[in-house]
Amino acid sequence: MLIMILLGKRSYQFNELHRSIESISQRMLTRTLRGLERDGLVSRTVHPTVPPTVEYDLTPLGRTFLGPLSALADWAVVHGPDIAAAREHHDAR
Amino acid sequence: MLIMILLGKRSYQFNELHRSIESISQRMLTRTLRGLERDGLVSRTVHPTVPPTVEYDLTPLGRTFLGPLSALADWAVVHGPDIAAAREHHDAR
DNA sequence: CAGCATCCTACCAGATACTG
DNA sequence: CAGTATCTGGTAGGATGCTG
Repeated sequence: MLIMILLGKRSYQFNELHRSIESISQRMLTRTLRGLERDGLVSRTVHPTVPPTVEYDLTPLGRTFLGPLSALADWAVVHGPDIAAAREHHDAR
Repeated sequence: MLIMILLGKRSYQFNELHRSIESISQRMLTRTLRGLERDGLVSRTVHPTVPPTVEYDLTPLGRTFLGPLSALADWAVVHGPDIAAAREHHDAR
């Protein structure tokens, strides 16, 4: 989700993404990007420069997913605290 | 998601849910329901009858999640085939 | 810069059997 | 009916080191 949301704003390079999402390991970032690419949601463009740069973008299909995604993200922003509260209340008993 | 969508329509009992979602094991159904309950999205009401019946419902908070959820489900219905196609196209090469 | 290869472990979830 | 208990194989993902 974070990757998709970032790419929804602009293109990113690999390490740029990695820096923007510190909590993800390199391995998982690669795997996730490959999965998204495989599913046709993200495009991966290699620029044959030295050193090489790789540009990640949302595909048109990927962009259609931004709607449902922000519906989810907005919900999380509003109701996330409620869930945290429910959990604590549950733990307490 | 399937559980939430079903409970969005009406109350269910445990085995009723299990029958409605054949692909889930009893263990996972229990675990998932406990998680949803813990997060305050689903309520679990035990009716002290013999044999006991347990009623599952969405909480008010759970109901607020139906919007984002159907946004996702609708997207999947429309674009699911696109993803399948992207995968095959990817596998082919 | 943008990864891949390898090793290792903790957790996940299925199968199966049992219970108030 | 509505679960719990136990065992177990499989895998997800972190850590680390290497490469064109």
